[in-house]
Amino acid sequence: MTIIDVARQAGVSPMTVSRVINGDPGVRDETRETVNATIRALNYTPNLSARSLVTARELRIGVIYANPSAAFMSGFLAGVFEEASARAAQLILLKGKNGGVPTHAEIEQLIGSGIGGVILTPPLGESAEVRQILRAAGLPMAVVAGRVPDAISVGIDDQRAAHDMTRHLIALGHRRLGFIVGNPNQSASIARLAGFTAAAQAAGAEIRVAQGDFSYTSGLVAGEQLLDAAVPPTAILASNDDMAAAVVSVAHRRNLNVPGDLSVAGIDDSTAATTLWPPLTTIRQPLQELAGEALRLLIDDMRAAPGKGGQCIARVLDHALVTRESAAPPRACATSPDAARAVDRQ
Amino acid sequence: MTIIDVARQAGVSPMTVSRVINGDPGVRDETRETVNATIRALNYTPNLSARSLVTARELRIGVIYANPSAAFMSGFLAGVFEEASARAAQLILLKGKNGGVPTHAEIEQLIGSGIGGVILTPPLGESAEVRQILRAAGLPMAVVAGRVPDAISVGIDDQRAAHDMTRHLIALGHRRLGFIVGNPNQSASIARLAGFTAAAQAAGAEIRVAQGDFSYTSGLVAGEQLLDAAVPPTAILASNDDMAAAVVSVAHRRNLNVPGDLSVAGIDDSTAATTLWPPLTTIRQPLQELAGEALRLLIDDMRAAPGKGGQCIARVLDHALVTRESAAPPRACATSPDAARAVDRQ
DNA sequence: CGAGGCGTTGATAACGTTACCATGGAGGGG
DNA sequence: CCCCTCCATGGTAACGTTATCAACGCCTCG
Repeated sequence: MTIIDVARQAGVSPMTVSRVINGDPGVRDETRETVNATIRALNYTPNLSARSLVTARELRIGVIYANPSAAFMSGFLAGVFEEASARAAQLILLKGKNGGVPTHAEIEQLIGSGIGGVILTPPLGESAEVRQILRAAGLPMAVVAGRVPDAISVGIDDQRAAHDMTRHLIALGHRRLGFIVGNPNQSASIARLAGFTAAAQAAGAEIRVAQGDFSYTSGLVAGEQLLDAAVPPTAILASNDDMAAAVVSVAHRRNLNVPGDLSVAGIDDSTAATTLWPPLTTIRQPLQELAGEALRLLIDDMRAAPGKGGQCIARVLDHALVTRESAAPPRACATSPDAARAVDRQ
Repeated sequence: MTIIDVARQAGVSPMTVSRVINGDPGVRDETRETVNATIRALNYTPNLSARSLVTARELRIGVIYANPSAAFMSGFLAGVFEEASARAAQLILLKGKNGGVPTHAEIEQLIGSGIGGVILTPPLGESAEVRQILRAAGLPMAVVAGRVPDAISVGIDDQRAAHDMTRHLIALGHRRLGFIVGNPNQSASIARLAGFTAAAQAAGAEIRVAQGDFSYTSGLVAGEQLLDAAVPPTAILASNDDMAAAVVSVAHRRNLNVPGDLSVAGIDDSTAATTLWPPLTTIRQPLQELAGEALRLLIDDMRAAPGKGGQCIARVLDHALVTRESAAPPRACATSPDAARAVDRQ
C-alpha cells in the first residue's frame, strides 16, 4: 500500500498525492477530494521512513530527564513519544542516575551521539548549567512545564493556576489558608506562590506559608508545620499533588478528617491525585499536550534553522480546575459558602 | 555522514560496512576491525529511516494500556520507547478512557490503522476478551508483567518474588504475617499469594490474608481489615507498592509506628516506594527491561513470521529484594533477629 | 491575436540502506 | 594440474517518499 497505489487508483500522479497529504495549496479542490477519498478508501498511511529519509538528514532528539515524580514522567513520556512517533523523530533518553542531574560527561556524550536538539523536563530545564552546556553545543532546546528566557518553553500559566485554585477555596468559605511552596529553583514555584498570595490577599484571607521542594517527604514536614499553628488553616494548597498527598497523610495521622476538618488541594492532576483517598481537588496540567507541543516546536525549529541554536518561544496552554473530594466548605459553616462568610465577619 | 563515507575511508565497499554493522559473520576479522575503527573515528550512526525503509515493509506496533499506576506506566513507557527508537518501530498508543479498558470499537480502529503487532500492559494482557479480538485479527501480542498461554509474555517470577520477601520478613523475626492480595483477575496476584503462603507455612508463621485489587484505596480497606484482628500481624506484605503505601497510611492513622510497631513491605519498587515515609522495603521489578524485552521479542516475531499470528514465548527476568526502612525486626525483639526467634519460641 | 503569466500537474532524480546475485581468489581433492 | 567449492567482497537495484524543474492549458493584457 504505497503512494503509487493511491495515485493509480485516483488517476493522478504520485506527486499530486504527496501534495495533498502535505497540504500543499497548489492542488485543485476537486483533485484534492478525489485523492482524499481514495486515501480513505485504501486506508493508506504514508511510510514515515521513506518520508524522513528524503526530508530530514536526521531528526535525532535528546530527552534529558531527572524528574522523580513518576506521575509527571508518565504523562510527559506519553506526550513526547506520541509526537516523536508521528514525526518519525528518533529520541535518545538520558536519565540522571538515581533521580539526580546527569553528569557533565553524560551530557557531553549525548551531544556527541549526534543529536540535533534537546528537550528538558523540570527541574533540569531551569538549570542554567545544563542549558549552558547545550547552548555551547549550539543545540536548540525545549523546556516543558517551566519558563526560561533562552529556549522554547511550554507550560501552563502557573500564577493563574494557583490563583484560580485559591479563589476556589475562598469561594468554598475558607478564610485561613495554608500554602506549601515548591522547589525554589523552579520558576513554577515562584509563580504559584505569587498567584496564591495575590488571590488570598485580594480576599483578605489569613495566610501561612511553608517551604517544600515538590517531594512527598517535604510535604510531610511542611504539612506538620502548617498544622502546628495555634489557629491552623482550614484549607491547604500545595504546589503539587505529591505534597498535597503528604498533607492528607499528615491530617489523617492527626485524626483530622479530610475534607471535614481540613480541605486539601494540589496542582498538576497527576495520578497521585486519584490513587488517594479522598481524591484530590487539583488543577489539571495537560502534561501530555505540553510535552507534545514542546517537541513539535522543537522539531519545527530544527527544520527551519538547523544548527542555528534555536529560537525562543514561550507557549502557554490552558489549565483546568478539577473538583474532587478533598476540598469542601469548612465544617463550622458546612451548609453554604454564604454562611461561612457570615461567620467569618463576626 | 553516510555508510558510503565510512566505506571510502575504510577502503571497502558500502556493502561490507553494512555487513559489519549488522554482525554478518562473513567478514574477515581484519576487515571488520578496520571498519569498526573507521565507524568510531567518524562517529557514524546508521540512518534508521533508510534501513527500515529497505528492510521492513512497515513496523507499526500498537500499545494498549489502561494501567492507572503512573509509576508503572512511566517505567513501561521508557522501556518500550527506548527499544522502539533503537529498532525504528513506530508505536501507536491506545489508552482506555479514564483508566478503563478501551472499547471494542477503539481496538478495531487501532487494528484498522495497519499495525503488525500489539503490546499489552496489565490488566489488559490478562483480558481474554481483548486477546480474542487481537487474535482474530491475526496479530502477534506481547504481554508485560503477566503470563498468558497464547502470546509472548515477559515478567518476573512472581511466586518466587513474594516467597523471597516473605522469607525476608520471617528472617527479621516476624511470625504473624498479613498479606494483601492483588486484583484476582491478574495471574500475578495468584502467583504472589502462592509464594507468600508457601514461605509462611514453611516457617510455621501465622498468616492472615485480605483481598485488594492493586489500588491504593483497596489497600486502605484491606489494611484496616488486617489490623482489626484481635492479635494483629507484626508485618504486612502487600502485593504491590501502592497498597503497601496505603497500609502505611492506615498504620499512621492508628498511631502505629512504621516499622517499630508494624513492618510493611511491597512489591514492584515503583516510585511510590520512595516518595513515601518511611521508604518501602520492596521487590524490584525491572519494568523498563521487561518492557524493552517484550518489544524486542515481539519485533523479532513480527519479522520472522509476518502475519502468522505470533509465537508463544515466556521470558522471566530477575527480581531483587530492596531493603529500605519500612521493615525491621518486631519491637518486642528489636535487638536482633536471633533474639526475636528466641522470644517466639517461648 | 499573440505573448506572457499563473495555476495545476507530471517526470525524474535523489535520500541511505540492504537484498540479491556476481565476481575473484584461495584451497583441496581427484 | 585442473576443476570445483567455499569464502570474502563488490556491484546493482530496489524500498517509498519528496524536491526540483518542466510542461501543459487557460486566462489576461497589451
